Amino acid sequence: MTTIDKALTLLACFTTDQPSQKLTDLARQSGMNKAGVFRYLSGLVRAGLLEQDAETRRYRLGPEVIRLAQVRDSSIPIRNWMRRLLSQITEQTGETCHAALISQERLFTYMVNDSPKSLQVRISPGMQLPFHATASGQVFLAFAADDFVTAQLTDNLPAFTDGTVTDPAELRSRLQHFRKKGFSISEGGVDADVVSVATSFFDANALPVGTIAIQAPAARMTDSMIQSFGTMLCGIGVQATHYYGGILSADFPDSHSPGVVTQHHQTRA
Amino acid sequence: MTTIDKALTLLACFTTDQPSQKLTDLARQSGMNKAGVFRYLSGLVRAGLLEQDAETRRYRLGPEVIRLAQVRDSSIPIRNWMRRLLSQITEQTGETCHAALISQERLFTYMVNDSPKSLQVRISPGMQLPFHATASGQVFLAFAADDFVTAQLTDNLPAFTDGTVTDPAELRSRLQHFRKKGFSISEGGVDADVVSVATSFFDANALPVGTIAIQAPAARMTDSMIQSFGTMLCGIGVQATHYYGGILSADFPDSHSPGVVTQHHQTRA
DNA sequence: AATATCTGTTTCAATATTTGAAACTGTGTT
DNA sequence: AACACAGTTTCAAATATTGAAACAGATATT
Repeated sequence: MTTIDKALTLLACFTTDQPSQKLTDLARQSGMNKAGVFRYLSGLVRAGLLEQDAETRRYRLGPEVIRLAQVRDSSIPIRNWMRRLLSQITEQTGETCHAALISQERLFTYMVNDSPKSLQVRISPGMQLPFHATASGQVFLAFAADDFVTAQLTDNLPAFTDGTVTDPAELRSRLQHFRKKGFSISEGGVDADVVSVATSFFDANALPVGTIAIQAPAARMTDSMIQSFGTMLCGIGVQATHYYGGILSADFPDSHSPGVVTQHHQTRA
Repeated sequence: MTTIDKALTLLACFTTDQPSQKLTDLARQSGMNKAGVFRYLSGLVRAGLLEQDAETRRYRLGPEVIRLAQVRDSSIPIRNWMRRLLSQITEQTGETCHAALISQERLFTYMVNDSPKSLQVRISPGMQLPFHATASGQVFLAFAADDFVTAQLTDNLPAFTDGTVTDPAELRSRLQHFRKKGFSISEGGVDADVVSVATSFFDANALPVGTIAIQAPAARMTDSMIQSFGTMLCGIGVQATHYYGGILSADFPDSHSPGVVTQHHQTRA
């Protein structure tokens, strides 16, 4: 592990749950020496990736990450077409939807389109989505490489509600089902009384790079609505994959033959 | 200069003009050894800050910068109130406006609100704004620390049009004027036939952290419009400073006494 | 008011890492 | 077929990193 790796792993500690951090906590979390962490943080501050609050001495992400994100957006303009796709979803369903992207083996919400209805599901951009407990996470795993799935489905998965499925075997069987359908369904995995439906989109290697999901209060969802949301999302997923310049995973249902689950190649990486 | 510094300076090479880069070019630009640059880039890729195109082998910013930007936005929610302020400006003026932020001694556009009118001024988020040739850059310098101004106003400033002011002495005299007014005016500094008006907003040390600007085709701008845009922007700047949690620079005109240029403290850092 | 206990920051010799020229590999060009 | 050029790997020499411990400043406790 190089010095650069050690310094940059500190960036991963900054999340929406913990957007600012103390030196001591960072040292503890990362298991590294306090003096070293201090030097790394100083370097990250010099580069503008972090900044330090003048009075609290806490570190938070700096303005350079904003600039970098804008530059990335300008070269890979996901933002534009994703906004359109999400608007389309909320227009047709009236429900809140979001897109999530994978980065460093973590799935995080990239864009949220709030439902115009008053009873909304709270979710904000940048949040990390647990793979086992969200529809997004599950449909991602359903199409991910097997090694990755194994790494994620450990024996000590946290339960957020009584309904959270934490058994790896049970989860694997669900993933297989989701892969056949092309979309996932999660009922009360993180928040009780919330139903979520999600699909994936893919890169040039037919591996999933992100997900698109609809979230709604369980109270106003019926099973037939869930199914029709799912098939709709599959169509959106096909479009997203196309815009992204990717190719569909082998057994992802093609939108051109709606209702028919095509299964050309059974083998997967 | 530590290893981390060397690795992270490479990130500064990625701009909207050059969103993807070759290893050899990065080595040349940064003046570092090719082997070293390769190792640095590998580290940045492992951290997700960069990614490498599988076929072209070129490097571009990675998905992690998006996540980090979202996290920063969630803790320092400039985006929300800035969007409102810019909407307000375009609503009242009908012209395109934008906000820019400072990062690593570079001013870059953060948010753009396009005019509904057909004849628009092209500007996109993430672009770097030259200090000497833009209204934003100039009003930033007008309130910046003197050392910083000296560092920027070199003898070899590039001219983008025939109208670009490149003489440091002349620029300094303009900055002084802009500081008194609270806003800057630039006519054809980067694009001929574009007039731009800008103001700054400040951090807790009363140093400028960003700018807000209106840009319009010279054809439809009169001098009285420019002046009224300027006073309006000053009011917006005061609000932005307030939302940001900063305090106004000593001789920034206070919106509560419109028209009157208050000058409590003549001394500045 | 004095003491203890947290922070973040600096120091310094031992040590592990970075360094860079050169060789290597693969791809595309003359 | 030879050449040029990009990215990648190698390896001993040179240099930066390392981490325990001391320091300083702020806040909490006795």
